[in-house]
Amino acid sequence: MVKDNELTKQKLLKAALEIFSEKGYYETKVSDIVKRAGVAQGTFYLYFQTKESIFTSIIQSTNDQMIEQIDQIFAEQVSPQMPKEELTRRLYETIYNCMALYRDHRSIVYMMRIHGASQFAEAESVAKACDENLLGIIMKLFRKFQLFPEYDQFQYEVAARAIHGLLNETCMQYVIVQELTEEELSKIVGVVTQMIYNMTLGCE
Amino acid sequence: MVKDNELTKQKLLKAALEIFSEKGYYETKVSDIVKRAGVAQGTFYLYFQTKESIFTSIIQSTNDQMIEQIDQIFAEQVSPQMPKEELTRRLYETIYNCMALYRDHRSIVYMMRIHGASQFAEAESVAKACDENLLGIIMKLFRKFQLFPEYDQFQYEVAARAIHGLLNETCMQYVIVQELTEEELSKIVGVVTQMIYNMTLGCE
Amino acid sequence: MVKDNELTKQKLLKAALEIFSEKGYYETKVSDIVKRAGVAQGTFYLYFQTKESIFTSIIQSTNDQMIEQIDQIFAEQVSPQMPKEELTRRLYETIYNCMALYRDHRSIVYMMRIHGASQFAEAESVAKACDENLLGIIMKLFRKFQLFPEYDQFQYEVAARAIHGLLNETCMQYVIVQELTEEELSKIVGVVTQMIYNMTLGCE
Amino acid sequence: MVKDNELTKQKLLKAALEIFSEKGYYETKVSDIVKRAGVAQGTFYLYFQTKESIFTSIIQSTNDQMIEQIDQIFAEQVSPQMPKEELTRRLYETIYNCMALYRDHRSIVYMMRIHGASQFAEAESVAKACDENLLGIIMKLFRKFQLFPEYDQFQYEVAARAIHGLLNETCMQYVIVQELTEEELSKIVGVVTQMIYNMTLGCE
DNA sequence: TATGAATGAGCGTTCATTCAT
DNA sequence: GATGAATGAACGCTCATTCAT
Repeated sequence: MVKDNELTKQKLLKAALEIFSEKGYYETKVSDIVKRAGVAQGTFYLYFQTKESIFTSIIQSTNDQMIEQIDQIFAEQVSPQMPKEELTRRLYETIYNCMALYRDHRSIVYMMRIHGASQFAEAESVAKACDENLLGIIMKLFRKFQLFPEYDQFQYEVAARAIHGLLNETCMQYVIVQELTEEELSKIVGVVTQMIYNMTLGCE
Repeated sequence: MVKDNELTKQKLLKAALEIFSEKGYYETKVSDIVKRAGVAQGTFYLYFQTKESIFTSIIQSTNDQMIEQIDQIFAEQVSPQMPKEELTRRLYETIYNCMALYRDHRSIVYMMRIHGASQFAEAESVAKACDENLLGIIMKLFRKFQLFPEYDQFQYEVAARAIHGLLNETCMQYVIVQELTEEELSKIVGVVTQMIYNMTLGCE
Repeated sequence: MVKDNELTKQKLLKAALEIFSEKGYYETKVSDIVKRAGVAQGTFYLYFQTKESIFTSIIQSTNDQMIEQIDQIFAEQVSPQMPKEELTRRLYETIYNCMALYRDHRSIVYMMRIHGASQFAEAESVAKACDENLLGIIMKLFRKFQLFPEYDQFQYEVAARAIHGLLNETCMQYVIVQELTEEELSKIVGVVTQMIYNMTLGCE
Repeated sequence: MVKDNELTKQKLLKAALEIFSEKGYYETKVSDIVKRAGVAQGTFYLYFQTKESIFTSIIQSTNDQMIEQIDQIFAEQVSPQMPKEELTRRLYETIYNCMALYRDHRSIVYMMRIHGASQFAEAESVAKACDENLLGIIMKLFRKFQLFPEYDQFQYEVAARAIHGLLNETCMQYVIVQELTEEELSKIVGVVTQMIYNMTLGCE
């Protein structure tokens, strides 16, 4: 049911994603993309208006998917009444799933975060949307668990962002930049879980 | 006592830093830089061999300075025997000083981290050097305080990186991206200090 | 049967040859070439990697042709046993054919010898290859006719080069620099033949 | 009695000659010249209006000297009545002196002939003036010795140019391009003398 | 739909020349 | 006279985009 031209478009998107990931936006030439996709130079412009548009199109669509999947990962209900072991287990699972998700989109995340971010306003805002979404989820959990009741809205945000940064950097360094085994991933998630637990639930 | 040509070089560096920060490496044209510096196109090449070289020269030299200053900030001795209040105070001060340092180099850090990173291998490695230095310092403190004694080397590294990420992201988001008042900065440092304290010393 | 792009390439080669001949390598701008060829600036780089490469490509290919044709001109067998009239006739014909060949490649030879030589190592070596080829042919004839039997190898070479210089300069001055009638060419070849005959066969 | 500024001018001329010889006109930068001369960039323009003008000035003045010296070399009277041995000896000496003269101006001749010729009209005309002078001398000798009495003016010229080419190429190849010992030079002059003798006096 | 030759604006860089000191 | 920092026109080359086929 995939139309012939859909196939060509997919070839272009795949090639573009690969090369953008390898070399970044500016060092990627449209000619590189079409060469790897195996189509003619002109064909590119049947499917994308500009070089910029294929770039934003890639990160846009991936981002939408990832936001959705992250929402699903966090959708599982947790409540302050749960025993700590249960909460820890769920925290672990959630973080694991998140990191696995990033791992599965390694090259696109790499492109978006490492090469793409802030090369255009648009690219930046896409990455930001993803961050803000995750940040919102974290803050909601803060409120649900009434952590740091003395904090005002701004302090809440800072705290949430601290967790986000913690997650983000470990994810980038260990999950995005290299190929990981399951075992390694588990180990990383273990440490990260403990850190986040300590930061939040594990202290009076 | 500044020679005339040093002045021109400084004008170029200043202009370049500003425009690189605003637009990133690729969108910055040499012609933009010289225009803002108020010199002729050719003058640029009296002081810098290429456009790339002014870029790396800026981040290189700033980075060296910052690494040195961070080392100084952390040089103050702390020991596990100190009372917790003293440790907390020092932790707070250290983080404050770090963030203030970054704030004072706002635009250059912005350029390096947001625009520069991974546009060239060299730019990337410079930023990395800075991160690794801080990471090393954190790990040394981990050992000194015998935190997480059950961790192996890799887990130590992950934990240190978690702290680094926490610091880094809050710093980027609040200190680099915008102009902050002292009050706001204090508030942020307060939250971050507490988070790190919780993660490390504040739990059994 | 000539593909469209071959045609463009030919237009560029023709224009380049003309302008290089007129102004030399350095005074010829790529923009001159494309203007005369009636194509856009970028089109040039579809067919040639650099300005230098079109230059060497022109002289290289012409040179190869000319070496081959000179070899053919001299291929006809002559022997010391032939009567002097026959030898003289053949000498005349050979020289005539050589000069006619150069005349037919006038502008390219001009470019190569007058403008091109020693502007690059490569251009120089191409011209040299042609000279050395001719020199080798002359020396072979020396040996066949056992001229100057008292000469050693070096003296042979000098003598051959003397003949080559004689031929070369008359050729350059009369054949390359101007448009010649058949009659003028015959007259020149007549004199040159006699000179060479005198130098070699015509003396005890 | 050499004024201070004359010295500077000489340093510039010497440096320019050297570098022009090594790299040719276009590859020589004014900055190269002043660097080797050990003066400042601006100083150059106190002594020469343009880069082109130092070039033509060098070849002009050297050429004038060489023309004069060649005239002197050929000034010695020869006449058809002299015995052949005497004539041969004088021919030998004349050619020897000529080649030695060129040898002594090796680098300047190299620059003029190999790099300079025909990069500008002016440079070309200087070299030509030298050639034409020698050509005129040769033709005068032709007439004096009534060689080839059946030749018309044009044929005379061709014959003279043939000799000139013979001399010129051997001179360029052996004398200009490399450093020669006296012995080698003698050997070359020996062959060339014989060739020219054969071409002219040595045949009925 | 697909091609790929053609386009041309725009970039980084060079270097002969000028001029304030 | 001497300096050398400053100039700016001009070049070679790139590459996103167009368009006739």
